[in-house]
Amino acid sequence: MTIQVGIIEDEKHIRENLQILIDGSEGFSCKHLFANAEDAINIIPTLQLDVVLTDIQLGGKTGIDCILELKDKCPSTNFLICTSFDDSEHVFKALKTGAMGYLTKTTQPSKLLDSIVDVYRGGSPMNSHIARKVVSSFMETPVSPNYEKLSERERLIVDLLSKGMRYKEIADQLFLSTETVRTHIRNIYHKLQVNSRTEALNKVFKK
Amino acid sequence: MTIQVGIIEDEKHIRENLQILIDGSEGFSCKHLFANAEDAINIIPTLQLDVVLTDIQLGGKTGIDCILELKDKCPSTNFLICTSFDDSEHVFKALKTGAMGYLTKTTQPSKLLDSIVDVYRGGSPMNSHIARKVVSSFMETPVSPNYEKLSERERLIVDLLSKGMRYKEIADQLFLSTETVRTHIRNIYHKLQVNSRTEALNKVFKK
DNA sequence: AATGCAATACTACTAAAGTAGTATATTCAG
DNA sequence: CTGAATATACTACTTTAGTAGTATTGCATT
Repeated sequence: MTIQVGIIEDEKHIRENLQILIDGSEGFSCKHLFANAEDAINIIPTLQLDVVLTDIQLGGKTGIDCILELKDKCPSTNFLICTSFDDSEHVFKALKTGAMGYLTKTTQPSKLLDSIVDVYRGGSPMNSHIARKVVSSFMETPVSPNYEKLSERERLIVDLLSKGMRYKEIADQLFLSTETVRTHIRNIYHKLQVNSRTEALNKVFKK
Repeated sequence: MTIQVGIIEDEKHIRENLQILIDGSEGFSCKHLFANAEDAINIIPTLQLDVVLTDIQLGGKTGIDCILELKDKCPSTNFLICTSFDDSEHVFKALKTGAMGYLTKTTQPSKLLDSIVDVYRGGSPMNSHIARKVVSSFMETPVSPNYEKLSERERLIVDLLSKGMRYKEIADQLFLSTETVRTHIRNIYHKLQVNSRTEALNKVFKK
């Protein structure tokens, strides 16, 4: 049984070296290379690939775009992100989009092949820092320590801020003057060390 | 700097062997052992532990119950699940509750110590099958149809808006004039039928 | 009793966001 | 080839948000 592998990678020598490694290894076949997202998106649905390695930064569209467009069309294909550096923000986004794991280009050949087998067999190879981000994000997010810093009234106001309400609307809902709302928000921003609504919400609700 | 480790484990010899291994290793200190969930829940909040290893099946309450009760009281403590077999359903649940990683009791001593250091440094040690379950479960966050409505450029700008950046900052980052950013945002708001940043972000990113 | 935090509220100001109309070049599908 | 969508950019204006200083009341802890 041979694992059918595809590669999406804009740099020619990396692409070809990967092919030589993978296609030359027992149990793997790698005949389909793509230098850009557009080609990959057009052709991959016509293939029955088991695993596709993709870079994130390509010429135009990104590897994440590829996954987004391909994951529904190729439900049995596993996408593995293959980045040059530890771009954890993008990797995280890619996993959210549908990638099943990731590896870096500096990964040892044997480890790389292991990862391909791993994802093929239903695993998600990734380093533990990425894993932590993933775990943290899917965890029933209790409450950020920042939320704890706020008083009861302030938390209430933050909740209303998060709905996009204007100061006037918040004031009306809580039977306060707009100026009081303004004062509360000033205090909230000070406690959180921010100076805009969006920053405050990010601090309180994100991770 | 020494990593302070605690152990919750009902089987005496496993508990003590773990202690001998950990406490006897350079850079680790392990003085607090608990044979059941109740003791752990009472005493751990009074300690400043960096990492707590816990079994899932204990006498009465489970290790998951421990994590549930302790995670808020001990925000700086990392919980590591330590199971005898690959009980992936429970492990998964534990991660959802607040565990930061897991290892099995058959793990090699050196690997076990590595995992403790790993979780202490912000990683999430786990095998790739558990990782897959985690990734798959948090992936079920499909991009909202509203995001699809936006052009590539507009999505980029929405991403920057979500970070709380000002128009001027967005303009600088994208090498645009502030007025162009303003126009894009006007168009975004029109497409989404909103009239503020927070409303737009809610439409695009919430569920 | 005194200190401090929480909640309320005001004036006054500046900065940023949002609204509106318009324009031009490019690209892409029909 | 044309029309629609996209990306760029301007003027002009209004509204909302954010900053700063201050003050009063009540409640809780020291």
